[in-house]
Formats: sequence, C-alpha cells, structure tokens
Amino acid sequence: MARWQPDARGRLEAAAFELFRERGFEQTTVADIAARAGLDKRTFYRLFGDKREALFSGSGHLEEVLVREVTETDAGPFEAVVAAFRRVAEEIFADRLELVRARQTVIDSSPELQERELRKTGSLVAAVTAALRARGLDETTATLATESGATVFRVAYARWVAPDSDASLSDLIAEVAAELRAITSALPETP
Amino acid sequence: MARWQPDARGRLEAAAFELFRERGFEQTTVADIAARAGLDKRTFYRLFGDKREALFSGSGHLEEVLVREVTETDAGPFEAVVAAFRRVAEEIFADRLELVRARQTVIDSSPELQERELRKTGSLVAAVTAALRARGLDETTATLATESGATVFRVAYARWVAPDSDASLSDLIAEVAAELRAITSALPETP
DNA sequence: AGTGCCGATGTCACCTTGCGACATGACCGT
DNA sequence: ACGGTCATGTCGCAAGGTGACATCGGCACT
Repeated sequence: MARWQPDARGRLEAAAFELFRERGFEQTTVADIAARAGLDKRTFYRLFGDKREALFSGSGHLEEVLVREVTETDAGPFEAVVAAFRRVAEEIFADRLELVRARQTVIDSSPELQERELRKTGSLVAAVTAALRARGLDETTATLATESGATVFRVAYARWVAPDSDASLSDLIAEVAAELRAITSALPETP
Repeated sequence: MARWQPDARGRLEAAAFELFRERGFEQTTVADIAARAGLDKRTFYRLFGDKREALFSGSGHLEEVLVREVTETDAGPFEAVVAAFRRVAEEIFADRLELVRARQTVIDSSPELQERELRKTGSLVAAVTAALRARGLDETTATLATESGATVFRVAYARWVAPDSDASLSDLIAEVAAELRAITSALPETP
C-alpha cells in the first residue's frame, strides 16, 4: 500500500478542528495537530500557511460560487450580490448548521481567528468587487454594493448561528436586505 | 532627574513607525524597535500586546469621538453614524493627510497589519453599535446603520488617501453616503 | 534619616511559530 | 532497472511572545 495515508490535508483539517474544540485554539500547538493526523509539523506548514489557515480552507470555494453568481446575472449590483449570497446560503450552508455553529464557537474564542476571518471575508469582498467591475460598473458602485451585501450577509449569518434561531439563512438574508433598504432610504438631514 | 526618559510608549510608537517605513514591517524586529527607543524588548511587550499594536494606538481616541457624536444626536441611525464619521474626519484626519498616507502605505504592505486594521474597525463598529442600542434601537437596526456607515467611511477614506485625490474627507463621506442610498434603493427583483 | 513598599524597567530562560536546507523513500514513465 | 519527481521527515534557527526574578528610583510613613 501507499507509504502515506491519503488526504493528508483533510486529516490535518479534521485534527485541527477537533483539537481546537477540545482544548481551544491557543492551547493547541501545530505539533499536536500534526501528531494527531500522523504527520510531522513541517508537513503541516507545507499545506497551510499558518495554524489559523487549517480552519479556513472552505473559503476558496465560497469565493468561487459568489463570483460565478455575480457574473452570470444582470440584476442591479446590490441585488446581484444579495442574490449571490442567498445562493451560497443554500448551496453551502443550508445543511450544516451544527457544524457551522461549532466552528463559529471556536473562532469567537480567539482574537487571532477573528482577525483571520475578517481577512478572509475581506479578500472575498475584493474578488466579488472585481467581478462587478468586470461587468462594467465603476469602482465606487462595485465596492458599495459588495460591502453592503456582505454586511447583510454577516448580520443574517449572525442571527442564523445564534442559539435560538431556526429560520433559513437564505430567508434571513432577504429580511436583512429589506431592513437595510429601509434604514438608508430615510431622508438625510438638510445641511 | 528621572531615572528613565519620559514617554516610553510614545518613543516606541515613533521608533516603530520609522522602522516600518524604512525597512518594512516584517523586516523590523521588536528588538530593533526597542533599541531605537532606548528600551528593552520586554518593555515593549509590557506596553503593547504585540508588534502590530504599535501602529494602532490612536484607535481608542477615534472610538471615543464616534461614540460621543452618535450618542449626542437624535438623527436617524444611519444619518447619525455618517455625521459622526464626518466629525471624526474633521477633528482627527483633516490636517494629517501625509501622515495618514504614510501609515496606510505601511499597512498595505503587510497582511498581518491589514488583519489588525480590520479588527480595530470591527471593535470600533461594535462600540458604535452599542451606543446606538443604548439609544433604544434594536440590534439589527443598530448593526446595519453602523456597518453601512463604516462602509461609507472606508470607501471615502480610500478615495481620500489615493495619491491623486484632493477633496476633503468630510465631503467625500457625504458623496459616498449619497451613492449608497442610490444603490440600495433600487427596486428589488420580485420572487 | 531610615525603612519598606510600589512601579517601571532590565535580564534571563523558555516555548511556539514559521521557514530554509537537506535526506529519504515510494511512485511513475521510459 | 533507472532516474526523476513528489510527498514527507529531520534538523536547525530567527523571531514572536511570556513568565519569573532582579534592580532601582520615588514615595509615604515613621
């Protein structure tokens, strides 16, 4: 048989997730993770840039789906972004509430992981903005639409993950988007 | 006289900023910073949680001003947040374009610093949201207003810092806020 | 003045992260 | 069978970050 067990990357991700839940992120060393996966510390660093990355491997896929959806529609920019997030909600998140909650608990327990999550959504926003720009929109419009859509998603996501919630993420996104419209369309004060 | 030079913290901040500009963030070690400030590495870590923090000391003040402004107005939530950011633009940023540009150049050159910046604005957003909630607004409204206001600020700030810009930050904020209204108030598609 | 505590700093030792360089052995095409 | 390649392991090291203890000036109280 093979000299190495298959799917080293997957085993490391799983080991990291387990250990982070068992002992917490800070109390887990990369050597621990590698040991549980039956690998060496150095191998971990060949597959992941750093310890945090082991928890964020899915974000590439997310970006892919979002960019595709935003590119293949001709709705207005904000509507397009919101629709894309709803699609992501259905395709990727819908059946995984418990997993997502566990993962979020880990992230919430460590500032380092929170920073990394912020950066991941940041680069995701950049990718979507670029996709909108490719549709001919100007920089400011593209950025505002994407950032606002992401805000809507974040708020909806927070509600969805909250312990007592049971609405679907996609529905929550639609609700929050409506609320955002209401808030921003109030008349501005006159200078 | 004093046994130690005064303002150890200020000297460390200055030394860090200089060194980050001269050699870049990654190429600067904490020992370097401490040495330039005439202090020890250990002292640096007593005053700053980590190397990145040396560049983000001002964010406390920012938060203070924002919370004050948002609390002392009775405008609608989004308008209140935008107005607060305009005030910050005038009070804190207006006369410091060159400094801000230099600082931003440093941040843009390092992912670690970008993560930290994201987190700083994140906690700032949380503080403003809490201030709005204290005015009796519900969680979602407060969050959306704050996040949207922050988005407007970020976009305006990016334009202001851009090399060829010369409008005032406060004016840019007002312009971008108007654009956001336009984008979100387009009619949503019918399901 | 003497005494003793406190607070800011320095020193030392240590662990962990993250990386470069090199070794090893399984698999693959020829 | 041979040589290359790829994934992994081993070793060593710089830098980030922390705990424990030492040092020394200032301050209060006597």
